[in-house]
Amino acid sequence: MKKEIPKAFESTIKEKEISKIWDESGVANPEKMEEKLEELGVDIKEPFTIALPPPNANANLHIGHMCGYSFQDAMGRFNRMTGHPTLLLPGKDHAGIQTETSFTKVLKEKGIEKWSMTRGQFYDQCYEFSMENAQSAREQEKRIGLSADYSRELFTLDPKLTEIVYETFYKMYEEGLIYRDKRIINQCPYCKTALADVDTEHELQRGIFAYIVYPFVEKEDKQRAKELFGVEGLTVATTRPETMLGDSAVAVNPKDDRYKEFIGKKILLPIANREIPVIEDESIEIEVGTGALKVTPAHSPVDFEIGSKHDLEIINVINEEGKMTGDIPERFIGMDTINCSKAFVKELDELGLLVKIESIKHEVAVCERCKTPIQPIISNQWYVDVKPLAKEALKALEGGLTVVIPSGQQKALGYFFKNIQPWCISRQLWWGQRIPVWYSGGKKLHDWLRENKDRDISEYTKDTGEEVKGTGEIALGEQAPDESGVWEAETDMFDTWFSSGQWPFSTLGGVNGEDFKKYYPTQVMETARDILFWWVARMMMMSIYVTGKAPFSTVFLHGLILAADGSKMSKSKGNGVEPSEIIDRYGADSLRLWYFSDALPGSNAPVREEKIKGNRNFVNKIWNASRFILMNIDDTELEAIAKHEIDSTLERVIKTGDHIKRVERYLEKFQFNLGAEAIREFFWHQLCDIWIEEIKREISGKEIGSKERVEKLGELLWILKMNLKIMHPFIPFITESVWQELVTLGLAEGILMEQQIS
RNA sequence: GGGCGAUUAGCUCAGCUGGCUAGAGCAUCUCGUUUACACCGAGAGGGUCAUAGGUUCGAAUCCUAUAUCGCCCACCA
Repeated sequence: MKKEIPKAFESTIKEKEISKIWDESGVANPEKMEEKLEELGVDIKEPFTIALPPPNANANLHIGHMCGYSFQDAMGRFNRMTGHPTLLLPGKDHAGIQTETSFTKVLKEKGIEKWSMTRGQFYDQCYEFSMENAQSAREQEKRIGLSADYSRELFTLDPKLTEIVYETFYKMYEEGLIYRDKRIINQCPYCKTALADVDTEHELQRGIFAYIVYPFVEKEDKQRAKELFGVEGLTVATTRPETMLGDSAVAVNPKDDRYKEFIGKKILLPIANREIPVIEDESIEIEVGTGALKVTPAHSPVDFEIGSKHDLEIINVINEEGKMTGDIPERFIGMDTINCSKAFVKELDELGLLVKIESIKHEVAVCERCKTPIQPIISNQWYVDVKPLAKEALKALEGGLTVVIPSGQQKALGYFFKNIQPWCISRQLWWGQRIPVWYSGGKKLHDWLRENKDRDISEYTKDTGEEVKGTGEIALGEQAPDESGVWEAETDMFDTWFSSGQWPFSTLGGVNGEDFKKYYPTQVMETARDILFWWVARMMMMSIYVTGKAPFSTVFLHGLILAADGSKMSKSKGNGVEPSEIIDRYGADSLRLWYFSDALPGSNAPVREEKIKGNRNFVNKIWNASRFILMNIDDTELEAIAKHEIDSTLERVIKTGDHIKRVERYLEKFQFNLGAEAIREFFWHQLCDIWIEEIKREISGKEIGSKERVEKLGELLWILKMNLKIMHPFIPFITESVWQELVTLGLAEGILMEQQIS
C-alpha cells in the first residue's frame, strides 16, 4: 500500500501548501509564464491582462472583494491555461476621503483629534495605517487563490503613479479642460470637503415643511395680499428655514394666477429685514408647496440655477462646517443649521409669520461616505470639463469596443455619459495627492481676480484688507516655479477617482511604459456594479483621453452579495459575513464555486451557508474519487500507467473531450454559472457515479499489471487529469492538490496552474 | 419624475438566438452497513414558468398592457 491519503480534503492545510507552491513557481508573472509556454512548445497567444480593482487600503477585505477576485482569478487561470501570458495586476487604493474618514475614527478611538495634528503627521500615520491594511488585504487575496503578479503590485500614492496622474492633469489644463470655478457644491460638514454629485446619496429622512409669511414692503401690496390670502404677504414653504437669511428673491410661476400680479413687487425678508423682489420663473411648480419659492442661490442647487438666470445676489450664510455665518444677526452666528432652524421657527412664530409646520419625509442628499446630510454652499473648486471625454467614451461603448455585462448596466453607463456634468476634482483633505498648482500671491488673490474680472488688482487690498504679494497667476508643478517666495501651494487634494480613473494605464507605466506597450489595452474590468459611474466611467473617459484607446473590452459586473435575509450587508447592521471564517470552515474553493453559480451579473446573492457547504461536499468528492483512483493503482503499475497512450476513439474519452470544449465555451462567454454547473455535473454524476462504477466492474478480478488494468486505469487517470485541468480555473486548490498527489507518484508533472487545457 | 431589471419547485436561482415528459443546488421524504467518499449511494414528491391579451404549427423564451418587488439616475422647494 502507498502512503496514506487522508479521507477528507483538509482545505486549511492544503491551501497553505498549494499557495506556497504557486508563489515559488512564479508563473503569475506573465513573462515567466511565457517562458513556460515556450518550454511546453505551445503556441503563445496574445497576453491577457486585468488591472485588478485596487481595494481601499483602509479596512479588511469583505466578501464582495473576494467575489471579484474569484471571477478575475478564474478568468486569469483559464487564459493562462490556454496559451495566454496572463497578467493579473494587483494594487491598493489610498481611497482619499474614505481612508481619511476611517483613519480619523481610528485616531478618535485612541483619543486623538485629527485637528490637533499637522497635515504632515496625519499623512505619515495614515500612510502607515494604509500599509498595514494593504498587507492584510494581500494575504486575503492569496487566500481566495488570486494568482496575481505581486512583483508588480502598486499603491495609488506610489510616486511613479503620481507622476502619471500629474501628467494627465497638466495635459488637461493645457487643453483647457481643467478650470477653477465658483459655484454651488456639495459640502460635507463632517468631512469638511467638497464632493462631486456622484459622491452623494439620497436618503429618505424625516423633516419639517415650514410655511412662512414673507410680508410685502408697500402698504397697497399688503392690503391686496390680505384680501386674497388673509396675510400681508406671500407664504413660502421650505424644508430649510435656516437658509432664509440668504434669500435673494421669491419666485413664482408666471402662469400662476394667484401670484401673477405680485411679480416685480418688493418683499421684506423677515428677521433680516432686507428687501427682495418677487420674480417669475417657468421652473416653479404651481402645485408644490404654496407655489411660491424662496430663492437661496448660495444654499440650494435649484436656487443657484434660478439665481444665475436672474442674476440674483448670492448670499452665503452657512460655512464649510455647516455653521451659520456671514452678514446675519449676531445671535445666529456660529449656530449649526438644525438649531438655527429651530430658533428661526420660534422667532417667526412670535412675529406671527409662521403659518404652520408640517412633518414630512423627503429625500435628503447625504455624504456617500459618512452619511452626513450635505450642505450646498458656494465655493471655489477645481473642475474637469468631462463632456468631451464622455463623448469619446460613449463612442467606444456604442461602437462595441467596450461591452458591459449585464447589458442593462451598459445602458445606464451610456445614459451617464450623455448627461454628464462637470466633475469637481478638488477635495479639502489631508490624505491623497495634492493638486500640483501654485498661486502667485496666494489662492485668495487668484480667486478674487477671477471673481472680479472687471476690476483692477489694486482694489484687492481695499476689498480684503490684505496686501497684494503676487500677480494672482497660476503655475503648475510639484515644486514652486521659483524661489521668489510669492508662490503659495494649493492645499486641496485630488478626488481619489482622479487617480484611480487612470489605473488601467498608470499601472502599466503610462503611455511610455514597457508594460503599456505589451499589455494595454487590457481585456477585462471586473468589479461591483455600484462603482460603475465613479470608477468604470472615469477609467473609460480618462484612459481614452490619454491613450486614445478604450482601456478594456469587457466590463464584467458581478452580482451583489447580500446577507442571508436578503438585506444589504453593512458594518452598522453587523450582518456582514467574514470571508476568512467561511474559508476556514469550508475552504476557498467552496466559496469560489458559490460565487460562480450565484453571484451572476445583474443578480443579488444572499449568502447561503448550506450552498457553500454543498460545494465543500463536492470538493471532498473530488478528493475521494481521486484518492480511490490512486489507491487502485498498484505501485508496480505506476510506470506502465504513466506511459500508457490514451485511445482517442474510446467513448468515455470522446465524451470527456466534448465536456472540456463545452466548459471552455462557457468560460469564454463569461457564463461561469453554467461552467460551474457543468463541471460539477460531469465530475460527480458522469465520472464518479457512472464511469468509476463501470470501471470498478471492468477491472474486478483482473490480475495486477495486466493489460486490461493498465488500459482501464490509464483511461480513468487521463479522464481525471482532464477534469482537473478544466476545473482548475474554478477551484484551483483542490485540483492542484490532487495534481500534486499525481506528481509524487510520477503520474503527472509540474504544477497544474501552468498546464495547458488542450 | 425618468431609466433598468426581476417575477420559474419550500429557498436561491439556471434555462443562449422560441421546439423533446421545464432544470440545478440546498431543503423535504423513502430505502441502503457494496473494500473512494455518510462531506456517500439509489430513488421520490414538489411548478397552470406573476396576470391578461397577441404573434406562431408551437412560447417560460418574442410583442403589448397590468400588477408587485428591487436597483439606479434626477434640483421637487
